[in-house]
Amino acid sequence: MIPTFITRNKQIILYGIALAFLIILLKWLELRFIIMDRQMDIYVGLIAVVFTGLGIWLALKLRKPKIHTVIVEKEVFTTNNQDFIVNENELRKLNLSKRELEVLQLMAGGLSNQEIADKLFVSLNTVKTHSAQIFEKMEVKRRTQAVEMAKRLSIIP
Amino acid sequence: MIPTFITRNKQIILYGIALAFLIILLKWLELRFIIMDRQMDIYVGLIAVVFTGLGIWLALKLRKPKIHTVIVEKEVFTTNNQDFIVNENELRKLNLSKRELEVLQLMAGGLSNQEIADKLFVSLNTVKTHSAQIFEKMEVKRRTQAVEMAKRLSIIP
DNA sequence: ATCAAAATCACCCTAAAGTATGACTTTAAA
DNA sequence: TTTAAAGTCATACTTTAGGGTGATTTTGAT
Repeated sequence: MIPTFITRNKQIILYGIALAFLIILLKWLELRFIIMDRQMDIYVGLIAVVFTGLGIWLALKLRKPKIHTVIVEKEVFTTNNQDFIVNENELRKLNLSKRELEVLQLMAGGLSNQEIADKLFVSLNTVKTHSAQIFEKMEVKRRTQAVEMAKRLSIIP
Repeated sequence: MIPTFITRNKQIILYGIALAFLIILLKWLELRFIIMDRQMDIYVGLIAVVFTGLGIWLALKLRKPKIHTVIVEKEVFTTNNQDFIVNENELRKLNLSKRELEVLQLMAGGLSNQEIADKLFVSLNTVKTHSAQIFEKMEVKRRTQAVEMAKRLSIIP
């Protein structure tokens, strides 16, 4: 990221200027007070304090902020769940064949066995066989139960 | 928070110890090299570097991390949509009686007419009469269609 | 008190759904 | 290529669902 780079460079430039200014300040102080043995402690202490402050400022300015990301999961309830996602896991568990799933989907649409047969271009008996297989695999007794279960398991919308 | 307090105090104590150690180091250096005007710069520079480092370390240790809260909207697929809201509007339109709605709800649960009759303590014929009324009012032919429609209209979960 | 709607139940009949079994073909995998 | 699963269809039978009609009782509103 280019803006981040510029920002960081600016900081370094600022630090350089500050450092230069501090050196000048030190030289000035050196000339002002004739440094004696006794005054040495105060001078060194001052330098220590100033540079500690500089270090703190530096660290605060240059360091990338520690971003402690708190992810808050917010539940979004979709009233009209048009973007229905099939629960592939449950679907696999049921072990329904392609044709059986088709029949189940049409069942859920409220179609009769005859209507399903017409739609799939097969005989009524075939649909009955499929539905019998579906009920066995889903461990239900009626088509209404099969549909109810399929919806609950998110196999059909 | 008490642990946070202790932690912060520990840091201050450590800083104090470090500071004391540095002062001792400075005194030792002071005695070691007879500080001359020329050596002064080096000495001061060393102090500046050390205390800048100390300041940086201090800031890094003591500063509270910036907490960046990211709210992520996550779609939650509730298998048991307990917070189901009945579409009173559609329900009124259908003009179903109390009993008819009960039968419809049990139908949606995949129950047979006989099972519904047992659950409501009425005869099978009564359930048939009710269901016939339901189909007429909903303008459907089968119970599967009635259930499908009722779910679509948010009359039942 | 009256009246209509709701709720109850019965009988008969048909349609649809579901069960059981067997057989044949197609398809995909070992 | 063999083999199992899937898909197809049929026949016979049982169960459940649904349609039509009529009747009685309960309930709530005017």
